[in-house]
Amino acid sequence: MKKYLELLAKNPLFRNIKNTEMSFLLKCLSARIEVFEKNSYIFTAGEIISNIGIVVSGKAHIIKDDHWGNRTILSNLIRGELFGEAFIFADLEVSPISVVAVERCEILFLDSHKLLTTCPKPCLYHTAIISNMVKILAQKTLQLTQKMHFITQKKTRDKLLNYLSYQEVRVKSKSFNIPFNRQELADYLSVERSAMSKELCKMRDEGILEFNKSHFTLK
Amino acid sequence: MKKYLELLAKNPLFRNIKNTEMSFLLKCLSARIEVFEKNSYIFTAGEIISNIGIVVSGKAHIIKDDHWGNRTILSNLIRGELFGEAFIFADLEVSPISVVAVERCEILFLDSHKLLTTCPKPCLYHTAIISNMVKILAQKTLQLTQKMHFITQKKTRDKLLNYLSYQEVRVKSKSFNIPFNRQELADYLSVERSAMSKELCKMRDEGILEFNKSHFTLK
DNA sequence: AGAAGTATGTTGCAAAAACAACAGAACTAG
DNA sequence: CTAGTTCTGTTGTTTTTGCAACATACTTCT
Repeated sequence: MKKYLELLAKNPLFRNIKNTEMSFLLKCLSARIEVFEKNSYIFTAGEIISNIGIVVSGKAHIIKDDHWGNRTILSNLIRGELFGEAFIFADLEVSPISVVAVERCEILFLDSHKLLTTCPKPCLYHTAIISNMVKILAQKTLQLTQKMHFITQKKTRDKLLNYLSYQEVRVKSKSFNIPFNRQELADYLSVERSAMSKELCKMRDEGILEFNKSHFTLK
Repeated sequence: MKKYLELLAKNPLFRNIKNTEMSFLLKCLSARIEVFEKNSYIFTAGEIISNIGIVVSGKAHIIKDDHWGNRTILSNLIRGELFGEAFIFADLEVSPISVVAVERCEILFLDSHKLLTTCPKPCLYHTAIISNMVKILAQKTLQLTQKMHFITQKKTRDKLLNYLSYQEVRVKSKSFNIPFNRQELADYLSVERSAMSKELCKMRDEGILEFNKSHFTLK
């Protein structure tokens, strides 16, 4: 666990908690690391939720598959990001979504029950964590609202342009990498891959943008 | 302000706060009521955010209009519901969305700055409110995730069916009212009104459902 | 009650997207 | 290095949606 301490100390969830206290706190929250191979499920929809997860290394997707086998990527989790917290704090029993490892992942799990109930003796960390959680959840809401903005566009081109120009603003550069391959981007924007591919090439031919694999440049 | 105390005391934001303390607390948060007529803007996108709002009476929509005049209804606010809290707690300066009164509304505003900074002397209410806020934000996240599930469906019919069967589950009855008229439902699901109307009638003709105005019955 | 305004349904047409099927490039593992 | 697998782009067809325009029913206001 020690080798993760530095990364965890930087995590927004543990803001205002002294590095020296981290070790104690993690024990208190029954923290444990688990490794997931590429394409394996970290959470499965329908499963009882008893942990909050933090991506320590690797990349994962929060996804929802429907009855007809269509997958929607709700969000992309990178190093340091949390998942499961919304369900825990909204008192949901079973998970409505799944989390899949896109590549080999190390996940830190925190016992949700211990997060929810204060320690026997008044625990300062607990208060700090709740405070941090408010900010994290608020940012997630914004992220979702942002994503909503992409996918409510009626045309594929508009979804793409909205998504890509958001990336441009985010990284403050006309040139950037996106965390998706074509199929994943299509799943994220909920459009059909080949139709999206068509539209991307059309935009390239019109000189609106350039791309190579997952690297894009807007003009 | 007094006549609102009872309603506010029941609000999830003030859970675990004694009724007798409410009056003091509201003063502490610079609470004030404002009335908005039908179709007027309560928040406008781009505006500096300095308050959290609570719908005391009436109905409002959180919306986003794009450059081309297309409106998306992000969510429907009824009596007792909060708005603006995500932006406040994520430290956003200006609002990315607008809030519009669908009918005459009374809105209670709470000073966001006073919510964010603890009172001079350690304030128990503040801690309680933060705790409650975690739950509220978590539930909002779930709501958004739920909505995402509707609009990521590729076909209008699937969006409608997902939306309507969710209502069915929510009210535990095959018969229910929705809080939207046709144009609003179309804006909520981000489809075109007439295409949606067409699809609804087709489904009615196929015997899948019945409707009259905003009252629906699934078969 | 009557007029004006609003909400809903209807139609035809044009545009866009989904779907399916395939080909070549790039990557991976033995 | 090679065979197999995955990723990306391409094409043609079918289905669905958006859009515009209009008819009818329903509301609201005076």
